[in-house]
Amino acid sequence: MSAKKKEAHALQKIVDINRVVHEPARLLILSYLYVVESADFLFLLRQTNLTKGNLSSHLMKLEKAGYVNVEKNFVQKIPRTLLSLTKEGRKAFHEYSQRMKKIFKELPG
Amino acid sequence: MSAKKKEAHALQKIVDINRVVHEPARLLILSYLYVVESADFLFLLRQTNLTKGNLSSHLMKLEKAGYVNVEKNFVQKIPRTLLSLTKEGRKAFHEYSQRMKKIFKELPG
DNA sequence: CATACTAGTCTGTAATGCAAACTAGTCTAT
DNA sequence: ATAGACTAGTTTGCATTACAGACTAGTATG
Repeated sequence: MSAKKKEAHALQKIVDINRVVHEPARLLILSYLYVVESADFLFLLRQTNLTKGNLSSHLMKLEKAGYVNVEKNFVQKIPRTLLSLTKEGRKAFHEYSQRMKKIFKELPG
Repeated sequence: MSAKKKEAHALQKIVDINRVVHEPARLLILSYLYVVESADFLFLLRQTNLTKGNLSSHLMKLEKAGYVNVEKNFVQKIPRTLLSLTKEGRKAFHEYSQRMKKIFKELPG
């Protein structure tokens, strides 16, 4: 039961992938935030090539999940939204990344 | 054209992830099919812990994408559905896997 | 003044994932 | 013989999602 059981175990992890992180658009957003620590809406908009509406809704979802901190302020009368990962967001992304690495290491192909 | 433009960051690859493969349930199904080469509906049902309806619809989607071959026959009066990866399915899974490995190698965390 | 730009949010919609209900037939026990 | 349980799936209905375009609100410029 050695090799087969181990394989089955790795694959089973696929089923409880964190879908908040798993969605490509959000994975991209989180990746940027993970690197830069803090970014504004327009930076993410340009980097991700998402539409505003789409980016906005993904950020809202990430905020609701407690992964992203949304901080609104003004820079010389111009509104600015500053995004950053929360501790939970950082943890979730890290765990997702670790899990996926493990899955793909044991996956065929 | 400058060579600078060509430095396609790994993160950019996230945006065109193959969503047919990316969906966890289907990733799981494809993983099993990739290993065993051929499996029946009930085998997949048990291995994946999906509900019948859910498994059925995912298989239909995979079939429609040309990734999975669905072959129905009878084994002593009992209907059986045999699933196997097509060449395209095998290729798609392999490419997805390679791409994800690359992404996660360059990802922080 | 108006036109363009910055910075987003809101709304409508088509697609998706999911499970329960349903279909169709077989096997078993009474 | 027929009720009940099981096999093997498909269909249906629903709630959620992702997405883009329309819209709001304010600023800078000619």
